Amino acid sequence: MDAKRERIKKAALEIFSSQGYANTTVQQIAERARVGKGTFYIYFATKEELLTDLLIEGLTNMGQHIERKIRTLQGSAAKLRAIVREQLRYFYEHQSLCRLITREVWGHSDQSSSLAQRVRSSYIRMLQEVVEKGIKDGELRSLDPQTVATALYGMVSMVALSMKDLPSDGAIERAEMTLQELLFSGITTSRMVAVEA
Amino acid sequence: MDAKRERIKKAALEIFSSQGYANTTVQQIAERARVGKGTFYIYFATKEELLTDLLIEGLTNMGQHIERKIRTLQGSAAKLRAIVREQLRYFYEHQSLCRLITREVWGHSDQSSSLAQRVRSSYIRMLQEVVEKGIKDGELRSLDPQTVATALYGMVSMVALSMKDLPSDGAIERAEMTLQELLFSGITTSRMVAVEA
Amino acid sequence: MDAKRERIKKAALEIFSSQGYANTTVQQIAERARVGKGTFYIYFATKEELLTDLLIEGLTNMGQHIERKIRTLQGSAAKLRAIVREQLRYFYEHQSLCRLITREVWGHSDQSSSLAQRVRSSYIRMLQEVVEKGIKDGELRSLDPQTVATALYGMVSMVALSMKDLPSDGAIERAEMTLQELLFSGITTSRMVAVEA
Amino acid sequence: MDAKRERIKKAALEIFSSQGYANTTVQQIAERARVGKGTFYIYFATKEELLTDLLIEGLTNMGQHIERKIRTLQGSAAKLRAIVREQLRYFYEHQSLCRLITREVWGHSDQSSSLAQRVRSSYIRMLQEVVEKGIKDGELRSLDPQTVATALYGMVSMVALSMKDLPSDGAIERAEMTLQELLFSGITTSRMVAVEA
DNA sequence: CATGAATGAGGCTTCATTCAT
DNA sequence: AATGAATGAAGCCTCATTCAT
Repeated sequence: MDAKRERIKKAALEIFSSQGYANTTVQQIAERARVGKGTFYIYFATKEELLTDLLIEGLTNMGQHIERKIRTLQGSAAKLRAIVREQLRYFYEHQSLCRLITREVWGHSDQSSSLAQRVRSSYIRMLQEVVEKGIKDGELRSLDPQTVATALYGMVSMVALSMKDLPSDGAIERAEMTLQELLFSGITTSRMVAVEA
Repeated sequence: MDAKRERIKKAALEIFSSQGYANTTVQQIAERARVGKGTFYIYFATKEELLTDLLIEGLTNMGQHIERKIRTLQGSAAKLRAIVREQLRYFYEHQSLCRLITREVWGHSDQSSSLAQRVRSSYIRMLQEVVEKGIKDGELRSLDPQTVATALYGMVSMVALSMKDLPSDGAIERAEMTLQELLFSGITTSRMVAVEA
Repeated sequence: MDAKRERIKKAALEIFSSQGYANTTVQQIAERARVGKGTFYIYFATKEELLTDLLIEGLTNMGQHIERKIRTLQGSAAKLRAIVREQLRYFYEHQSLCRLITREVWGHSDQSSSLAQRVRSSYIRMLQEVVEKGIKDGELRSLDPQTVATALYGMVSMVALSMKDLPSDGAIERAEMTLQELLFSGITTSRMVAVEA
Repeated sequence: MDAKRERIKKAALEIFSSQGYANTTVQQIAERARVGKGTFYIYFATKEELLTDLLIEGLTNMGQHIERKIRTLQGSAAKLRAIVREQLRYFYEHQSLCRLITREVWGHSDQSSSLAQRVRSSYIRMLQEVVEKGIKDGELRSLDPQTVATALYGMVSMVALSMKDLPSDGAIERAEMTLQELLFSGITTSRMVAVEA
């Protein structure tokens, strides 16, 4: 049964996200996955390999999910709008993953985590390319694409993370609308203020 | 000498931020602070207390710093503008702190870390109040204040964290301008698109 | 197929001798013997039983081999001479076995290894008997038979073990001659020196 | 107190020699040395380092002890005689060390144990040099020095190891005399047999 | 017979914390 | 106040052995 590998990953993601990777023991993971401790090591060489697996697979999945969604859309603005929508929902539904990435990818400057760097930038780069295209086409304002991409990622993920505090009905919809408005039209009532500043 | 307490905190912040709290040993902290391992426990009851101290003090300091800056400013938009500017610079100059907060505050759902919740929300609440005031005064658009505050926090801190990748001269200034434009005027060239969406 | 049992024993002997019994895993043995790990346990109840088997069979084989060689010889001196010759060659050609015996039989004082004692002494006793006969017949000098037997065993096996360092051609022949000379005539040029000492 | 380091070494040597290095746990060593398990790692980086330490120190000590004894003696034969005497007594009184060396130095062909090789040969080389000198001076017969040295080492240590079986009074004296006779005059009553072979 | 996935006891090592100096 | 030697709980990982296929 290869279902065991998946059981372990699921269990690990949940515990990692609530206690942090370093505070989670292999024992705990194994228990939650209902396998023996030794079984863990049949499927993963080390605890860290499991983490790596989760991070890469998680971000890759979201990336693919989103790319499918935006492929058919016309215009960079429409694509960005979809990205906000989908990333928010994805992270909302996979809060554990989102928290894990925040902790282990953004919360590290460890040189050994060059993996983290690669994982992180692979997704950011996609955002960046959409922004660049939009600027070239005159659809988006001429702002630094990398900064915009990072900011977009940051606002969406932090909002997704803070949503467990308000699990009220329709909360995601409202959060999404707020983010869309914010990102596309800015926060001020009078645009002139910003433009001429 | 109470300078020792500060030496320990400084050392700890640096190591925590690069290796993570859980991977840092008291030994390492003591060595970097040039004190004995036993001395550590004169100033801090446990390793975790030190973490708590750093988080609270860090966010409190930034909060106070920023509040001083915006106290005299007129108008919520101006205040927000200053917040973006100051938070970005603060986190840029205290990347270690920013990374620590990202890891240990946002990357946790641990119930034991209710502290994290409090710390986090104390700062977010301040942002939120500025936004609420701005909306009431008609200066800002009527968006959900908590979401806006969280998004603002998220975009600024992630951008600050990613800036070590580009330490080129004037990078902060450009990043700040991009964030200001983004936040205040939105990303699209034609405002109508967003407004009427 | 009972060839599998032999394959396992051969594989085990090789690995045991190079890594030691305790550092060898059943997995490694099974792989080298090209059988499944479970198959191992069809032929041997435990890893230790395999060790016991190898030791007993190894020494028994050598004992039988040597007894065949000396049975027809006349005189204890001639028999001893043949023993030196054959044990040296046997251990040289079965260095793995020799190393295993050295490690696991001589290198132990474990009470549980009373087996080791038995195995060891069964071979030594044969030597001892030859020596005793030689003394009684006046062919050999009147020295303590057990000490002589042990010394003979020790010098031959250590020399055999150290020969992998010099795999040059004709090395065994030279080593054998040296041992024979040493054992039969002693090391000094003038016999009187020793006798009268 | 540095007495702890010595306590640990003493305890380890005893247990290693009776159960073998690989079957001995750090826990057992610590208990016997009456220190905490963690304390062990203050004095030794790993369990293997302790083994290395014991082997090197043990052989070095014996080497120095013996060199002191033979330095003032005149003639290679007299020196060899002293070597037999002292090595036998040393190994008899430090059976644990002798067994450890037999197991871990002679019982290995592990390439990683190049240390073992070095340790082993450092002592053997000394023997060899005495033999070479004796041959050059015409005091000893012209036999291969390395083989003679190895054989000498082997016969003495195996006899020392087997002496626990006969702890009767005066046993060492008798064993020593037997070895001396054997080594210096050979085993046969009639020398001619060997000489003319 | 043959296999290898599964298991858990147990080993090595680390580290937060204590305490005698 | 300052130190670092001492400790044992706890974690990661290995491996002999079992058992369902």
